[in-house]
Amino acid sequence: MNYTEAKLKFINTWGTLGSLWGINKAMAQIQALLFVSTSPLSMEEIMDELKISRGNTSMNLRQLIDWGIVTKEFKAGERKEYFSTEKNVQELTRIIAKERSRREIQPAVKTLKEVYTITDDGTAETKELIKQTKALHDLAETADIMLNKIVSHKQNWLTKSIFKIFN
Amino acid sequence: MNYTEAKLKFINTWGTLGSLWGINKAMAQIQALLFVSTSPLSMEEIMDELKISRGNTSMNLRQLIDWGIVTKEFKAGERKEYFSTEKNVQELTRIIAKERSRREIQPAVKTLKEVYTITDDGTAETKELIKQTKALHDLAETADIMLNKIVSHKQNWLTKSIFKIFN
DNA sequence: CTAAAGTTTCAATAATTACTGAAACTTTAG
DNA sequence: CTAAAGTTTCAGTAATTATTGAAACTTTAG
Repeated sequence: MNYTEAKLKFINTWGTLGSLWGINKAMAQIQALLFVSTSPLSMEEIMDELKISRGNTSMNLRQLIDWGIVTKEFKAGERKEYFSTEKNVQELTRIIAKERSRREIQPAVKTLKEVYTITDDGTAETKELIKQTKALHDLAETADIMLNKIVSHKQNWLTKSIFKIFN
Repeated sequence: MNYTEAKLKFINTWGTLGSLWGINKAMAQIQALLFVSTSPLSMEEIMDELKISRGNTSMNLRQLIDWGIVTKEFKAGERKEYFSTEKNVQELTRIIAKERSRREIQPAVKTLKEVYTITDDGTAETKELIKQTKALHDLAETADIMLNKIVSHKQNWLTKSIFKIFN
């Protein structure tokens, strides 16, 4: 496998994986491309490499910027915008974990709470609903807190966590 | 909010969440329904409550069984099959985590390895590709091992992990 | 100011994914 | 064995989601 094939394989794998955990293919592919690029890329270069339209590129770049994964760069004396992604994998994971927590886990926790705090009318069905949704709520909340703690230290959270868990 | 509303809200939230992390809506809803039900349900009952077709119910139930989340039950003297889900949230999480590791993380790790082990032709581009995909590979592999370790103890893995990480 | 370069928006359309329903199949009671 | 009860399959269709491309908009050099 040569460079071009390997790069393509990486971008495609990342694209597929992305859609598995809720970000779309193009968005994941753009991120992958920037992740292995030696310098920031312009919109033209991205469109060209990934064979996607200008509109698609623009929208997905904006989402990536929203997530805090990609940043705009300006080259001296150039009008065009260039884009680059966070290159440190741990920092990248931190950003993604925080965003997912905020966008998905926390709203779910909130809804679960609304469900399990309904008034108990004494029937077995209601009792079961309350019991089970409360269990799920507590798990989700704890997992979320755990995730945030693990990931909230900018440096070496991974090594630290592993050390603690494995001993 | 009364019982019926709360139950519906739970099923819908779970359905939406499910699609966010890669299982489809109907599948997540069936699981949710069984999760708060006081007894195993027949296919008819599931179809009826969720207003989905027989075919859809059958296929998604099978997937849930494949995942090991749902089991068939037989009632004495009855021909019909009844279905129930794992009711313990920690056990449920364990099963899901294991399946996701096996189906998604491990194949991704494998592909990343194929990419970062290409022969280094000495160019900056190749070096960057190797460096970055190796970093991602190592992170994914470590995270996967970590997840499996955390979750591989049937009892109280959550409490134990929290204890270790928070101190 | 204008023109050129660049970016964003969004309605139309393509691609993907999920769902239905009826037919085929399987199992079991009699 | 047959008929009834139940389950599965899958081609067709519906619903959803992603993508295009052209027009509108923004910015800046001159």
